[in-house]
Amino acid sequence: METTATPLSRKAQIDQVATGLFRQRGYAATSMRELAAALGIEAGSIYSHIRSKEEILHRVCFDLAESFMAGLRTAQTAEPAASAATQLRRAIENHVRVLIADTASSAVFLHEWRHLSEPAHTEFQHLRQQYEAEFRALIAQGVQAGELYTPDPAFAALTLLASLNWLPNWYRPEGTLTPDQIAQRLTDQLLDGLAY
Amino acid sequence: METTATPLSRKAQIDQVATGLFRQRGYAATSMRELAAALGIEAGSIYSHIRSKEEILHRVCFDLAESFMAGLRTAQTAEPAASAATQLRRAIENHVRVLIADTASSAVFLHEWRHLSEPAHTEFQHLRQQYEAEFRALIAQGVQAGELYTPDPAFAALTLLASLNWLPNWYRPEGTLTPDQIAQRLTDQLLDGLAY
DNA sequence: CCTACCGATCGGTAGG
DNA sequence: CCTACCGATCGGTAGG
Repeated sequence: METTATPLSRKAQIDQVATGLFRQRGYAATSMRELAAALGIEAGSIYSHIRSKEEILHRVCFDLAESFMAGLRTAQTAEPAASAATQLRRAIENHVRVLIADTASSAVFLHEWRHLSEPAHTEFQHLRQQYEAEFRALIAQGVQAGELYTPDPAFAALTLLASLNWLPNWYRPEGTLTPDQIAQRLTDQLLDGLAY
Repeated sequence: METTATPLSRKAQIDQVATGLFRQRGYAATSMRELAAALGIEAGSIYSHIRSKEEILHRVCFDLAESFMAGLRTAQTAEPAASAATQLRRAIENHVRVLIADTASSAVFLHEWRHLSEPAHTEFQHLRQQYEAEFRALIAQGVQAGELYTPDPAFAALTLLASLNWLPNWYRPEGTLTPDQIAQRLTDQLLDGLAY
């Protein structure tokens, strides 16, 4: 997200406020009248800027999917000679960075996508599966190279991503840890474990 | 008022079907008319057995909270002389066992509790915090005893529970792993890490 | 961006 | 357990 000199467009403002409500109360339980009230306008006025409630959800989900995908590609191509374990670390760092950059959008991305109607619902699931497959592949490569150990890379990838994706639930920007330090701790714990 | 012979079975059936719908579509997006259709009756008829939609959610959430709590107490008292690391393993095994016993209820417990109204909403959060605190304490004890290592037991507990709680999203009863084998793998991965 | 309103659907109830 | 219905609220639109 780059910072622009101009203020948020009305549409972007609607997206932002809606994302906060979707996160807090859930997509289905958030009414357009609540959203309008939070924006200080009447419900009907929203539709000058957007076509439907689901359009907002669609934009949030797919914009964030693109951020995750783009970051992962960068992580994989920035150091093509790096070991699989290192590339996995980079992928984790990227994932954490995207989550932290906008925890509200991340929470909606993670939990509210199922309210997308077809064909977006299926398309989103495909993107998600692709992303998981990349993590799985990195872990499998690490195992083959003797850098990682797990009896089941698919299982390991799911567990790893679940740990990372819990971050929007506890992260507070006031905390003392930087995003990179958080990524470091998560990586250390997941790769090295808790056992002494 | 009435003392029928088997009111509980119909009520339990409503709970079960509702839980499946709440899991699949979300609490807010599930209508009582959908639930009625899934039960093969009319919407109004449901209210002979329950008082409100939220009553179902309340029962699912608090029944499962009790299962988790009871299992944790067992895990802690069954082997009082065991090391903290062993007690943590037992607690993980119990958690996995409760999740697997009813993945639909677990998913609702994990994701739909926020739709509880007060005071249940606050009460539920307290129970959840208690449960997390027990895991945190077990990890902290393990660290003090030199059995575990982590720079932040609270952080470690959150990450660990997040990994475990992803299970309802991927677990399939047709799989070849038994609940105890799944618990074993999760414990191994989380305690020993992925690194060789 | 507002007023005024649409048809559809919501959770829930009365009476049988 | 059904029929018939309640008031409230939903997402969205027309016209200005």
